[in-house]
Amino acid sequence: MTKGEETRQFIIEKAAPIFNTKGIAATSMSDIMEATKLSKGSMYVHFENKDVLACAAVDHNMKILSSKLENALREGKSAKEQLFAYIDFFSNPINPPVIGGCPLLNFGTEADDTNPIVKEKVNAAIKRGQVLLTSIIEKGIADKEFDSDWNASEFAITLFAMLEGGHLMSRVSGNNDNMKTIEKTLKKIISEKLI
Amino acid sequence: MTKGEETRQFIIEKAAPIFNTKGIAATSMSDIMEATKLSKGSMYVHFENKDVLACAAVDHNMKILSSKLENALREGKSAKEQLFAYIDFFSNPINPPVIGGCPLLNFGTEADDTNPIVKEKVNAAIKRGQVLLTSIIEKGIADKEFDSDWNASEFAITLFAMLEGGHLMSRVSGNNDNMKTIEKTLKKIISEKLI
DNA sequence: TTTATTTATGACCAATCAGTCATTTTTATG
DNA sequence: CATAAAAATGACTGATTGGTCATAAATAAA
Repeated sequence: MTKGEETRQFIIEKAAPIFNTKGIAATSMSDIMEATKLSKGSMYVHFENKDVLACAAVDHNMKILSSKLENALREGKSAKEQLFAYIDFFSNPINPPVIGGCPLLNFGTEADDTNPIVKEKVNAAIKRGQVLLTSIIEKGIADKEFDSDWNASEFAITLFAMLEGGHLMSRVSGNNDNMKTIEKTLKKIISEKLI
Repeated sequence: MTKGEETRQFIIEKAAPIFNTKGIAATSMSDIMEATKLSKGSMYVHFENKDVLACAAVDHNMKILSSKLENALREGKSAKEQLFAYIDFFSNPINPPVIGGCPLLNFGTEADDTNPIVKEKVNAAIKRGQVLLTSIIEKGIADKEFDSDWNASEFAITLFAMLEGGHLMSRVSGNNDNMKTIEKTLKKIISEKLI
């Protein structure tokens, strides 16, 4: 990695949690300058404008999320264990795996009718999450672990929606109570599908 | 209503959809000036600063949401019909009842770690929604319409989370497909609780 | 070590931001 | 109708915004 690539990466890592916490519009280049202790000119050596930096920060936040998630899923041996690990991974919105909370929720709601590029990034990430969840469930069905009548992709949608909705509720209320209920409900549904 | 009160209300009504679409941070006073065709000085006669106007706009968006929802619920006679009406009300995020999409989702995610006042407004609105949903379900149980084993408040949390999560998914994907699945799933769960 | 290239700096720019205020216009009241 | 109060105006302020650029320092290759 050249010096330039190193600095660019360093800026992204410092900027990502700020964008995810404050939002893209509310984050200024001077916020990033302060966090990196770099000069303004240096920022623009590595990013042609704020949008490019914001996009890189969005990507970085989602990458952190997915890599931490992958790590958590690696613990689960059976499909059931993997689904439970997936739920557990999202079960603490007050102390979330990515600083600022779920980037899909944060950037998705900010970008949906203002920033088509970020919107599409979030859309693609959600779709990847759906594919992953569906494949876990289908593997469980193939392994005779789950009821073969279970509609994998429909439950993948339900599970994701519940976790995101629960994330919102917990973040706004300042505690994980609602998320705990979501967690319990999801795990009960999954357990009922066990053969 | 005095002239002043009229103008104040007029500003709120013009500002509300802009704040709900662009977000609080990304909305400028000049955006509101343009929408109202009023001068800057006039804005500050009625609102001491942007935060006060933003709060009034948040309140207005949530009031529109709840009043339209109440209207939709009035159609439902039984508890089951009311729950279905509640779900139907939120089932079209691409063409939502409030311009800009669900204000609870929009303002909740923006405010959760930046604006404690708005955060608390959203929290209170969600709690009111939970109380309403729970009371509908409990009435259904009391009327021997639903299984008495049904945990009303837990399902109220699940339903709300699924609708908000589905809202996000549909807004970001640009179509209502995921929301349709959520709708179907929720209605199936409710139907299974019918006696 | 020399030299060309990359990276970093911070002063500077125009535009925009939220907010103020003296002045004028409109409204309401006696 | 007269007059006091409320409302509306728009020029103005100082701070901040995203972004530029000549210059200097650091790096990398010869």
